[in-house]
Amino acid sequence: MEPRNRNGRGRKLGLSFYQQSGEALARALIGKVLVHRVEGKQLRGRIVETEAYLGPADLASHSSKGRTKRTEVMFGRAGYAYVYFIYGMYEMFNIVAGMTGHAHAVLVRAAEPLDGWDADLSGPGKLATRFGILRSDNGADLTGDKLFLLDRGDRPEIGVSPRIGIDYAGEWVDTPLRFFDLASNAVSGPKGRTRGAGKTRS
DNA sequence: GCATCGATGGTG
DNA sequence: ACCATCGATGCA
Repeated sequence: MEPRNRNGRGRKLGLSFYQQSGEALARALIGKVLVHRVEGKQLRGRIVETEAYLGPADLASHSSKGRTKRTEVMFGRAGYAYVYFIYGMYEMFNIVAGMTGHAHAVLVRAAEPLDGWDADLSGPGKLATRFGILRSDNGADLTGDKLFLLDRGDRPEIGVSPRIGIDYAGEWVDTPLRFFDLASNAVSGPKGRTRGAGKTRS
């Protein structure tokens, strides 16, 4: 018989999945499927790149600036979305991880579109925009049925590197908290294969 | 292919 | 003033 929540396309992940450290969750997210139901449609993508942010001690984390209106959701229970606006243009989609109060979170940086969806999801700004994830989704509950994750049983081979774009983070700049699917060509940045349409010829 | 730069507005 | 980014531009 089918497990409950079996969708034919994977099993929906529940609260306990999110209640692991940011580092463990960031690694576990590679290969999972992000689903966003909006306006009668369903957008789905397979996550291939993430970064962990480990709370106030982590100088790269927004939570290191303290508990503010912006960072409040990170200090709450795991499994909520932390969505923030940056560079005057982009939304960033994160998932709150770990124990309540620890303010761990995982930035979802890249995914492969599914179901024939033709979209470039290689980069956190592009991913959030194309998934239709907005600041108004800050605090959304991923154990709900609008924005959530599926486990298909994928076991991708995972690469690790320092995080991108955090040169201000002191001793944390080189900490290897970025995770990615070694076999995916949708990974952004270093180690990723942003391979174009194959124009290697002259 | 790689380095540099400007857009654009919330945040502390 | 800075920023968990991106696309355009210039040059090789």
